[in-house]
Amino acid sequence: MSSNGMDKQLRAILQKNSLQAAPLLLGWTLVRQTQAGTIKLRIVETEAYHQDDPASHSFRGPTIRTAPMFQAGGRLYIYFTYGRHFCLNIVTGARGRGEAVLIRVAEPIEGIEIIIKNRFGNVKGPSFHNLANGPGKLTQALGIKDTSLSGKKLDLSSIFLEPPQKPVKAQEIVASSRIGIRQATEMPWRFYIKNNPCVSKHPKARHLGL
DNA sequence: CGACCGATTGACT
DNA sequence: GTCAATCGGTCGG
Repeated sequence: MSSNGMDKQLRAILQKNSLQAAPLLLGWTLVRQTQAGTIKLRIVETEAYHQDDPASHSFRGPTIRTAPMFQAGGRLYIYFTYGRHFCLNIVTGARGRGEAVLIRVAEPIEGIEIIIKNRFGNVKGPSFHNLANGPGKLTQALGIKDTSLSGKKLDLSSIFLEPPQKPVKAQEIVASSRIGIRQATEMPWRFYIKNNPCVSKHPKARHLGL
């Protein structure tokens, strides 16, 4: 950690545009401290959104809701959708750009009992890979029940990221079209870790890099 | 102010 | 595979 609380390597990633940052955030671990204990989730699937992207909330310029996307990289952007679900993004790029990376899927690393309680009220016994294998499930797993953290900086007091234990190799990363959108559906701006059991949907995909 | 709809999920045919 | 749930954001009148 540097003096301002942000890992140097992470800051370099968050300064990049969302298309570059989205694959680089694979393998990083989301950490949230709750009253019940610490939750850690390793990111295995992301999607990039940006202002020149008709599928992006930032496409038509800033609004009250999307203002965090236009801040400098390193903040959270959380929105409510379909009358039910919250989705978590990491804002990237320079101030004014309107870029963010949607965190779609993560695998539980720590605090599994808390995650299960957040997801299922401590009743059911779901399989491991179902705990955070979708953006709405992921926020539920983290205990996010509102948008009050939207616009906040990645920070120990809310949510922060820990570096990968092992770097994710370029040949392990797959790019595909994004999920659940109706614009720019052909763009390969979704990224996930190949063969990860939490990643369930597999539209036509290709490996990143060479 | 009314109408439309969504970066989803889970239940069901 | 299809589809309802459910409500705030956004935009048009």
